[in-house]
Amino acid sequence: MIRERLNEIYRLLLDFYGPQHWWPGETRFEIMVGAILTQNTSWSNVAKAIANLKTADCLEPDKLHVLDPAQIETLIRPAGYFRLKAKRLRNLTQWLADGYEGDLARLDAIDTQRLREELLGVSGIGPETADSILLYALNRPVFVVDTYTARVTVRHGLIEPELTYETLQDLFTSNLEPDVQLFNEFHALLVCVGKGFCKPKPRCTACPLNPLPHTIDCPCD
DNA sequence: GACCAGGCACATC
DNA sequence: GATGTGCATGGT
Repeated sequence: MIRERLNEIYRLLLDFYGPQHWWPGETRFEIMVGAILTQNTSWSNVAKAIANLKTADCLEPDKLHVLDPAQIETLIRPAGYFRLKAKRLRNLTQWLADGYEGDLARLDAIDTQRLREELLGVSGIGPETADSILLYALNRPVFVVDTYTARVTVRHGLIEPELTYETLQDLFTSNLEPDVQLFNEFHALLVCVGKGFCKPKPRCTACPLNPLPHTIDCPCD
């Protein structure tokens, strides 16, 4: 039942929006940096910060790691929480330097579960950021849960509102094939509908998910 | 001017 | 363990 519903949601979203080609980013490190910068922040602001980092030619682990913290703060300022995120980026590059000599290719040899635990051990990297890095930067079959995932699945009655990250993640991973491309596209599409139609104060009249039953607090009813 | 945006850590009870 | 709060810019 859940399985069919998830597939239906995926199909409706894919038909409506088309492939999303996520994650926006040219390199694995750029994706990692973006995953931290986009925490509770709109992507348009993140894009400005990333453009600044590119212009300054420091969008590589070693280059960013030796940069003065104040310089990082200035470059990423448009992304908001810039002092906090400068520290978090520093923690990320410290982890890469300590464990992998700043060489991202070395991460390929590490088991996904161990990588996830290591990422969660970096201060400033929580479940969503870790999973975004695993899926989008490192191509591991890990489903990413975020506010949009929660909003859409709760509205469509797939899960109770009182949910934890793990239970929501399990809803997807236990009902879908562990396929990197599927997880990539599905999450991107959920974000897409999340910021298009399924907003906190949404305009749902043309929402691609309207054919499906809505349950909780949904203006489509 | 209020609200929202692809979270997380930490303090307090 | 649950709940509250600080972090900050930029678009709508």
